[in-house]
Amino acid sequence: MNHTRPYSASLDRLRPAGLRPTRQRLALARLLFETGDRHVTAEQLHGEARDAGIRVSVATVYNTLHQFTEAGLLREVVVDPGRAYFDTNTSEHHHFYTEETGALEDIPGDRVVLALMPNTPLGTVIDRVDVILRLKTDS
Amino acid sequence: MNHTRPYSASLDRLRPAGLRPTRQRLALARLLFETGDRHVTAEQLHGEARDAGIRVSVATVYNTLHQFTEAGLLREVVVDPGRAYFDTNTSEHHHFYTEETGALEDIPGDRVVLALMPNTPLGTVIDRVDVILRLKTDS
DNA sequence: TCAATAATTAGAATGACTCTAATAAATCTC
DNA sequence: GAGATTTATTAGAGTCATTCTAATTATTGA
Ligand SMILES: [Mn+2]
Ligand SMILES: [Mn+2]
Ligand SMILES: [Zn+2]
Ligand SMILES: [Zn+2]
Repeated sequence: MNHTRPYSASLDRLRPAGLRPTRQRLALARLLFETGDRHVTAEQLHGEARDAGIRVSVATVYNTLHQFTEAGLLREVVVDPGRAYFDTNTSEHHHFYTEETGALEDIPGDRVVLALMPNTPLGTVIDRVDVILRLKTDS
Repeated sequence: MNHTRPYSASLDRLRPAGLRPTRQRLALARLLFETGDRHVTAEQLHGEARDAGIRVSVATVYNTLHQFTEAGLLREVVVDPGRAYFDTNTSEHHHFYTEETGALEDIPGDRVVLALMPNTPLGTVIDRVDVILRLKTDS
């Protein structure tokens, strides 16, 4: 079914962002958004594309991840110095991160409540609040 | 005064960590700990050492930062993918980070209260809680 | 003082990411 | 739809922070 518009969901994401629906962007969008919420690195996504028979360069994977992030389709999660994770869940939520394994897992926004927000330095305003619960395997 | 033991404070930090008090480690410890709480990158610290006339290699700066971190004298702050910050303030506290400027500033632990800690995944335990308030300059 | 151990070093290597400038694809105009 | 215009993709080189290697040097403790 829906044989004539196999990419329509992805198309509808790209159009409002002013991004031309190229073969590469459509394919990456499907990998990213058609399997529920996920966290990926550029290297992982490039590997998945290759495995799926999609030819796309690393440069394009990086370009696309950044463009999607600017368009609000993705969000970047900073947990490891030296490696960027991209998150398909753009709703307010936080993260568990296990350094040993690299596992990154969501914490729903309503499971963490922050109180007593401090005043921000002069001339600045809060852009985002990141809460990372760093885990270790128990001994 | 105290002319005969100019490095005693730093010495006392290294000894319990089982780190030999070498010229390089003592000098870096002074740069790190004798000017109040601070956040530094390896590159910054290496530059300060050079400016102070201390000859020390980048490799040693990295080694020392990691050894001090393992010894609990420093703590690593992850705010930027691609650059590691080291924090001389090891007490419980959180951070403001302004990506535009790279400014990293402390928030005292008691100014942020976290409630409703979620259950951790099986086999893991919370090692640390990082709260980062990401700032932007206001428009 | 000497042997044993640990630390430092220069420079090469790595890994993630970005840039360049040439090619190709998508869109716009008619 | 053809051609012009704009935007995207690409291979490969370049960058930057960080780590590794293996040779030299310093510290320790007998
Ligand atoms: Mn890492
Ligand atoms: Mn950055
Ligand atoms: Zn997430
Ligand atoms: Zn701090």
